Amino acid sequence: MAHKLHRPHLKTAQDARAVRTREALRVALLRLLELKPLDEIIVRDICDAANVGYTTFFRHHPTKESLLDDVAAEQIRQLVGLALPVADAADTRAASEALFTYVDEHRKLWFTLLTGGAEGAMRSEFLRISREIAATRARPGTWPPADIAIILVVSSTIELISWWLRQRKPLSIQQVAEIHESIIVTPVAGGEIGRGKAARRANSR
Amino acid sequence: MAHKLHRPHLKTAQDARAVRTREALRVALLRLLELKPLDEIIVRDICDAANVGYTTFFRHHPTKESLLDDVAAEQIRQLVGLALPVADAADTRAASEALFTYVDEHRKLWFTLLTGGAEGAMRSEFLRISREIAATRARPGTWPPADIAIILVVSSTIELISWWLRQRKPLSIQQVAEIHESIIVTPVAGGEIGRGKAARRANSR
Amino acid sequence: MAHKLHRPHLKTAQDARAVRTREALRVALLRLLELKPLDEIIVRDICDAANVGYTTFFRHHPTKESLLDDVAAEQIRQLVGLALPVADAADTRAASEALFTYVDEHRKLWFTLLTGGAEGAMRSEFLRISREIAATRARPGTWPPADIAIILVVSSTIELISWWLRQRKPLSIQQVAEIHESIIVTPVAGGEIGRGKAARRANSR
Amino acid sequence: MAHKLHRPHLKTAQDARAVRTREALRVALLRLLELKPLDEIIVRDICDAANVGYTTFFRHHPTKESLLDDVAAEQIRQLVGLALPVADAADTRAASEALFTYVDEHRKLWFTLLTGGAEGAMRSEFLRISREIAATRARPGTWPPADIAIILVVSSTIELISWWLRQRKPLSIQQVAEIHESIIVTPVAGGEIGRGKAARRANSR
DNA sequence: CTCTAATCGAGACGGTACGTCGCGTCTTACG
DNA sequence: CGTAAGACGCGACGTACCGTCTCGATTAGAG
Repeated sequence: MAHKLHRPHLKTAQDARAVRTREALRVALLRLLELKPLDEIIVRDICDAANVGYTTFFRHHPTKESLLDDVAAEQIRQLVGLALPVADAADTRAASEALFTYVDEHRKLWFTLLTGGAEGAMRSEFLRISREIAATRARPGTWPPADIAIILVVSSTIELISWWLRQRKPLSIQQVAEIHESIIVTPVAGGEIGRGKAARRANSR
Repeated sequence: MAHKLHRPHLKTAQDARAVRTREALRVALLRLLELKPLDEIIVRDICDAANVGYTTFFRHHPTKESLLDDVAAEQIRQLVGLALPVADAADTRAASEALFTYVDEHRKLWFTLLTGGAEGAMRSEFLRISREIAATRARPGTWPPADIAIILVVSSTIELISWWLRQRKPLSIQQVAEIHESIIVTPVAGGEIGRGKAARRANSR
Repeated sequence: MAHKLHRPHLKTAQDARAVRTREALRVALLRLLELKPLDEIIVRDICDAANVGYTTFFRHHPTKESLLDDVAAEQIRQLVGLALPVADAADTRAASEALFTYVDEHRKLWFTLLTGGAEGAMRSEFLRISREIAATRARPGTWPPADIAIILVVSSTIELISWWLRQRKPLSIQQVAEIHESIIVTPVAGGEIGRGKAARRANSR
Repeated sequence: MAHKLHRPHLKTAQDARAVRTREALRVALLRLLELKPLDEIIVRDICDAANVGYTTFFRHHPTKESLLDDVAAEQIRQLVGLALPVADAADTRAASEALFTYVDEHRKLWFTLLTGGAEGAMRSEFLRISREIAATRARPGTWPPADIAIILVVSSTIELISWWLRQRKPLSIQQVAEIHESIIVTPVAGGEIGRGKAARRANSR
């Protein structure tokens, strides 16, 4: 499983050549993802597009999926940084709007990442990072259980973003944020915060 | 792209041997899915497990994904048949419970399908079928838009089922049904029925 | 070490397709050996020349050297069948002439095999087969020891043939056979047969 | 083909460090040759064994074969210096003994060179040097022709030495020298000197 | 004893060939 | 005479070495 090829050391990360190579690979992958889904992109494509030797690819990433992670992880981390606080922010509506404003500002990138055949990878990376962050603020005994709450919020959020970006005439940021807040966030967060109004509403029926 | 092989597409064949073969393939795939994810299963594996000739596989299915569809489509159709009505049932709680009761009765099968590495394929098949069914009862102008409503309900439902089946000490049917009803169904259906302020605002534009 | 690819069964050897493929590979290798030494021939070359898929090559031979053996073994076996008896034939001169007559009749083939960069492989295959045959008629206690006798006769014979074939104006069969008989065979065989005239000649000095 | 690298070809460099490096490489190669044949030794192996940087290797030798030459050429030249005169020495027996005495004194070295997988390279280097030397003393019209005579003597001598060194219980120097003299040298030199009937016959044509 | 240039190590890189894997097609030998 | 066994072409993969090319760091050995 472990790669036989020389894996770059920490020192390597600073080598100007290696930095250049990695950047070229990232850019190339994003460029290709606009043309076809990830599983139709072959490593050779990426190398050609990046003007990088085939072997060199594997000196940096074991698989093309790994490169995708590299490309996306930082963006995801930023997005999740916005998405998670949403769950416990006082003004959830404002938080949702912040989230979609951010996505809107990187529309091209996120369209590529979420509709370029990389959706599956993005989803799990999203969840992984979300869980990491959530683990730091675990409050046991909440309802619904924290893990399913995260799963539902994250995966629904991804679906919503993905859907929004795919629309020919997309809703305004305010509209989609309202959907997000009222249908995804509040039901979970409301329930989580000691049976908030969402829960009461549910109960009163 | 078009298959050159003489391909009677025996999916429909009534021949006793063909029926036996197809059944063997279905069983074999399910057996293998318990061991490893779909994309680590190779056609040869399935044929060996089914004790069926390699070539024969392609007489029945163009790809292994196609076989998976064959295995799952009917089950999905049944499940969706339970999941969708939930949205417009009067007693949503009872509908949710029916859904999870059904899943519970086919726990093994659904565990395999949703955690056996086939999740991605299942998700899109689910959505496809859901949209098909939903299209027959389209009511334009609803809020949130029908398509995203379906996506959210279906994908969240899948996540919830998948999560539920993965638990070592799963919640009771009642508990998970409550989560489903209160966090997934009601927020969407509630908005749809109640025509809340968000919907009114959307219409007024 | 063992090949993971499906190795052809015994049955395979009879399959018309496999037979055709193997023949094509043999011919292709010989053709290429006329152009360049073995280690400048790449497997892809052979496959292209044989109009055979790259993978298919390995379905028949683990390496190109193995193919060379396959090509040469039969010829070698024939040649050795002539060369070895020479050692114990009564009329060694006639035996030598028979040997070079045979080579002359397959001049092109042997030129390729012995000067086409395959010399090393040929030499060891030669020795291997010679030893095999010689082992069946081992007479212990001979002088010089049988193993070095074989080595000397075989390797000298190869060198002589190789030299002969490389000449622009080669000696006649009779001339080269005389060299073979008088310089290579007689000294060994003469010594071997209880101090024959060669040994006596040597002693008398 | 031409090397782009700044290549001072340090073979001649006097710098103490360069001398040390070259010695380390020589020793390392010989050490490795005792373990595996030359073509299984990779440059990186040699560098590691010599505790020398990979790049540094190429500062001294264009290929590993070149290093082998460096290691062996002088030894070969000495050995050939002994082996060739044998052919025209008056007392051929004494000359043969001198040859094998020399080999015996450098048993380890020659064992490695002739059985360490470098045999092929050694053989051609041997022949090359032998021809060089022989060219200086060419006597046209001899029988058998001088070039094949050299080839046969040299290659047979190598085979004999190689065989001798490989024996668990090697013959005495006298015994192997006798084989050498009676079976390899005399038949060629005898013919050459004696102008036997074969030569006369050849001339008469 | 210092300085300056030769030598070195480390290793990223592009490249070529390798041998493997899995797919889906097509041929053939056998029942 | 149909069918399963499996040979085949294809194309991507990931590895192994090769030989080139920076970079600094060190170390002669000349002044």
